[in-house]
Amino acid sequence: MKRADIEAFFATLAAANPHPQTELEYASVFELLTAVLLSAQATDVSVNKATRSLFVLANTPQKMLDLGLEGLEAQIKTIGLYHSKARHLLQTCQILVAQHGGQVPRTREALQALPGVGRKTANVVLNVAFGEPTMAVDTHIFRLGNRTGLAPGKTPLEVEQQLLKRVPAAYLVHAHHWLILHGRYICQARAPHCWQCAVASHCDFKPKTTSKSS
DNA sequence: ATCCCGAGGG
DNA sequence: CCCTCTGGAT
Repeated sequence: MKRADIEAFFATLAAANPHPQTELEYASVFELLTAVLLSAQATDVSVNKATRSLFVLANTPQKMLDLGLEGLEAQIKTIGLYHSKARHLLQTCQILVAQHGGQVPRTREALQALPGVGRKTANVVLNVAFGEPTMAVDTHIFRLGNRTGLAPGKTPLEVEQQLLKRVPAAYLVHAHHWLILHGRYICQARAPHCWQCAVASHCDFKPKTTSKSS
């Protein structure tokens, strides 16, 4: 895509959704970190369903530790991948208590040192909680980047670096959410809504079916 | 059968 | 590089 097309794309996304935000529900940075950690290969809807009751029982690292492994697993079982997520979350809580005074650290290095927290989760926390212009590349942004040619990288890291270069600076802080929402509701994996996509005319991707025709 | 705001381990 | 982890929705 040409620079002017990219500019126009983000202008459209910004106009349609001036204040984009995550669809994960959270009331603190710790809850945000927890929700994002739990969201791997799961839908936001299923994560929210579980965390609404989980956060009543445990909304701090210490309370999460008090809940215990089996108690936590029971709360997040419906999300999927629950054995490793429960184990990682408790290990993370131990580190938060022991090394960070019960707070969520603000640097990429400290975040990615937490079990269950990789580059993508760290990017989300840095962006959503601390306002940094990071680009968390999840399945939606990866797919959208490749389909449209906006960021045709072969790995999430490559796509992230391409987006950080190509997204106009003025749109960088919110670009993560605009792209994720576009990927989730328009450039979706199955039957994308190309007829309501702002960059369809600049996009080479031709789906076999769209939800309009089928 | 495929997909969902991935990360860790081999 | 590959594989595994997992329930729920479509």
